[in-house]
Amino acid sequence: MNTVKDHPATSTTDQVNTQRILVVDDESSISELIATSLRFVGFDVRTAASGSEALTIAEEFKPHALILDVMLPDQNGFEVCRQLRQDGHHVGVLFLTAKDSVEDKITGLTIGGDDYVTKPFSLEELVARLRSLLRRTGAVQIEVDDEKVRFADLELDEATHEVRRAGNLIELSPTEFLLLRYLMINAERVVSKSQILDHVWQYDFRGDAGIVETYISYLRKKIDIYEPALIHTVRGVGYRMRLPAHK
Amino acid sequence: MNTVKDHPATSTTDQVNTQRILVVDDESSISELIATSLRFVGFDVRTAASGSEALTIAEEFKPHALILDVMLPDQNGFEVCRQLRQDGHHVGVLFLTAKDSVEDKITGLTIGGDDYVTKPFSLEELVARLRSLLRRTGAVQIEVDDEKVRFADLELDEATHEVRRAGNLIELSPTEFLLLRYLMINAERVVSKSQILDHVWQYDFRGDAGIVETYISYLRKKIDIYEPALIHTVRGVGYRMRLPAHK
DNA sequence: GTCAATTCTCAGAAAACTCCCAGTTAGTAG
DNA sequence: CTACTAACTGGGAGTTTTCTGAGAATTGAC
Repeated sequence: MNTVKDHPATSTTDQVNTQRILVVDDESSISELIATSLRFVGFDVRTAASGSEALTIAEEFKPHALILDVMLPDQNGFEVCRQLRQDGHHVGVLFLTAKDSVEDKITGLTIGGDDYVTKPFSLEELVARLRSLLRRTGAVQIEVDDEKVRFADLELDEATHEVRRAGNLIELSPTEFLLLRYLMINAERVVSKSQILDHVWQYDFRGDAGIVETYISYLRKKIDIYEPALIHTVRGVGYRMRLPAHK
Repeated sequence: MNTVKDHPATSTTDQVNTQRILVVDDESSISELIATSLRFVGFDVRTAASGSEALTIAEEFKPHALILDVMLPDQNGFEVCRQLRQDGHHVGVLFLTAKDSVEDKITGLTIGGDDYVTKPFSLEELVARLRSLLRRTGAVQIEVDDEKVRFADLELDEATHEVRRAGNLIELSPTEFLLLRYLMINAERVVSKSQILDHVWQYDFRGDAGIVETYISYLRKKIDIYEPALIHTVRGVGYRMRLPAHK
């Protein structure tokens, strides 16, 4: 199937997105969550539940990147990573680490383009980090424009974390930044509050969807003080970022 | 595409960086750490786990420089170095030596324009030393600008270890120097506390990322007493060196 | 050994952010 | 037009992150 063409979270570079990602986590709920999400945005995904399985699959799957839990039943994530590299696989690795493992006393997580994300994460963040990693490690990527997402006169730069509208710098909090990014990537398309909640907030968020309204309100006060307004409410459905002209 | 161009730990001289480095260490975790890191900043890297293997690989790989552990299973690093030179390889060597082996240093250093780094080292330091060595031994290097890193009215001289802002000399401790260097090389881009920790601190540092905050504070009191402030916090993400909002 | 510089830890204060609540506004069905 | 409901937004409590000073531990020079 080809969910790529018309899918929301698809950026300009994605038509060539047949990048292979290997997700390794022993909790199948987590690896399935990630796999589903990544497949949906056009990646070719395989999952493994242990280090040894990961190595076996990597051998023939030849992934462009790994999402690798640091805590695995057989060996730890670093060991898997080391072995992979030793076998000549120069893939980027995005480590998953539990928040409480004291900011992970393990150093070396961000070497060589690698990165890590702490559990619980938000899917938006995970995908953004993965893309950024693929960009840096130069896997396949046709690399159109750098690390910027644009819509109308809005520009969001992932490398500098700067957001500008019509050239004016806009300060955003972390959540506001993620939310705006999600809306921009899905520009023109209506996204529901629960979709937003699922992608932007951490997967264990147990609060009310009303929080989305609050943050939409924050965003409007920062970016839609300029004309024309870009964030539109679709009553009963959700929100949509778009320019006026359209019907 | 050019992954080098926009990479963090990449300096201006990198577009021509196809320099070959041979890393020799019997601990694969160390040689992989170094290899990954060097590959990422654009070097062509091979690894060897023993002296004899190093000699064999050097024969056909013809490295521009070696990173060579002094303590190897078969023979010691100096012996490897001597044999290499005898075979006509005029490569610079960066020795890795354990902290306490003081006398090693003397012997090693007498052999040429070589240098040494003690374990545990920080990647920032290792790469800086390697670059400096390549510069001195004149390997291929197209070497455009001198040994200075600049940003705004800040100037950091790698050769003299002098730092000036608007011409004023600023005294920095070794760690402060490395941190500032890392921030300057990654100017404009946000770097996370863990990235900083992984690159600036020694690879065996087991402490909290809070140390980075402390050093950022030290740096600010030395370089941002001048206007405008250059070190900016990106809450929830990291730090970023930049000039006040352009446009 | 002592002294000075440096590194690192810790903890309180300040600042920024997240989230919920409740009153208000606005859209829509009948 | 009215009643109903969804969405908006200001206020504020509680939490998290960052900053920074003080001091303990370590290192290096002599």
